[in-house]
Amino acid sequence: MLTRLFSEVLPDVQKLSGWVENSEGEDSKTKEEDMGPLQDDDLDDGDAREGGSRDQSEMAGDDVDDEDCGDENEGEDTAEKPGPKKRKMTPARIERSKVRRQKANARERTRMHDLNSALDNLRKVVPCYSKTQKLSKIETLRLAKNYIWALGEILRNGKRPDVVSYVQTLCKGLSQPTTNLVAGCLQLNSRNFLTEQCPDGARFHVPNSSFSVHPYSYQCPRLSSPQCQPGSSRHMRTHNYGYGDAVYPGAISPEYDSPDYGGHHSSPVCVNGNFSVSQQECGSPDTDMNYHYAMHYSGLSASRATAVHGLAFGTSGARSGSAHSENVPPPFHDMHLLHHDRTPVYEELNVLYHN
DNA sequence: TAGGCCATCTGGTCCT
DNA sequence: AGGACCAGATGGCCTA
Repeated sequence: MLTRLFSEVLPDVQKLSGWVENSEGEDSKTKEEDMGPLQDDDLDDGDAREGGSRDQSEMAGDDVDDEDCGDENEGEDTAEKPGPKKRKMTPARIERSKVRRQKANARERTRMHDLNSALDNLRKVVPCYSKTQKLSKIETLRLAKNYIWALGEILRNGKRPDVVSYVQTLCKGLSQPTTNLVAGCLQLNSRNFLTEQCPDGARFHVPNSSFSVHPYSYQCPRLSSPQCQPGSSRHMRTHNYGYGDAVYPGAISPEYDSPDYGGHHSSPVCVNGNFSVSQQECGSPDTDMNYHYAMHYSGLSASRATAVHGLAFGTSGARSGSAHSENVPPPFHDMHLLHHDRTPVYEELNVLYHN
C-alpha cells in the first residue's frame, strides 16, 4: 500500500541525486530557454571577469591540441622553471579558450537549473509545499530525508506512528522556521491525517491522543524570538508566520472546518524544542499564558474565531493580527489544497492510520 | 550592516 | 578531448 508512497517520493529524490542522467525532454527544453537569454548577459559578464583568469586557464594545460604547442615546449626545455610550460597566447588560442569557457559556463548554468528544477519537484512532494515561500535547498533536502525516513518507519512498523514522534522525525535537523512551518502544516493535516472521521466528515475525534488537532498554527513562546521567525529566511517570509500559500498534503480545506471545532484545540505540538509535545510538557499555566496562536484559519471570520477561542497573536500574529482584525482572509486564504496527484498517497496513509 | 540564500563563474578532477 | 561534477569565490537580493 505504502509502496506507492515511495514510488512517488523516491523518484524525486532519485532525480535529485541522479538528475544528471535526465538530460532529455523537459531539461533540454529548459536548456534552450535558459541558455538563450542568459548567454548574452552572462557571457559578457564572463568576459569581463575572464580578464584576470584567462591566462591562468591557458597555463593550466588546455589547448594541447595547438600545433605550435610542441615546438614551443621543445623550445622551453632549456627553461629553468619546472611545471607547466607557458605557451604563446595567440589570438586564436585566446578565442578558443574563451569559447570553451563560455560553453562550460553555459553547461554549468544548465546543470544548476536542472538541479533546481529537481529541487522544485522535491519541494512539491515533501509535506509542506508553497509556491510563494519555498523551502531553501538545504531545508528541502533535510525535510525530504526525514520524510522518507518517517515513511520507512511506517512501513517497517506497519502501524500507526505516534503523532508527535512523526512530527519530530520530520522536523529533525530542520531550522526553527522550517520546523515551525512543517509542524504547523502537520497540525493542520493531522485533522485529516491522524483523526478518525465521522461519516458526515464534519467532526473529528482524536482517539487516545494527547495531540488534539486544530486549524490554528501555534507559536511556541520560544518562537517569539526574532531568530525563530520564519522571516529569517527569505523564502519563508510571509505576513502569516510563514504559511503563505503552503500546500499541505492531506490538508483539509479550511472551509471544511467543523463549526464546533474550537473545542478541540489543546496544547500544540512542540518539535525540537520549538513546540510543546503535550500539555503536560508545555502546558504549565505560565506557558499557557504565553501561547500564541496565529489565526491561520479561514473557516471562521477572524473576529469570530478570536471571539470563540480568545486567542492572542504572537509576534508574527501581530502582523497577521492586523489583517485579521480587518477581516482579511487569514493566512490560508492563498493556501490551496494539495496538488491532486499527491492526494491519493495521503489517503493511503490515512487508511493506514485509521486501520 | 550582518547574515542567509542564491546564481553564476571558474578551475580542478574524473570519466568516457 | 570534451563533458560532468564539484567546490570556492563573488556579488546580488532581502530582511532583521
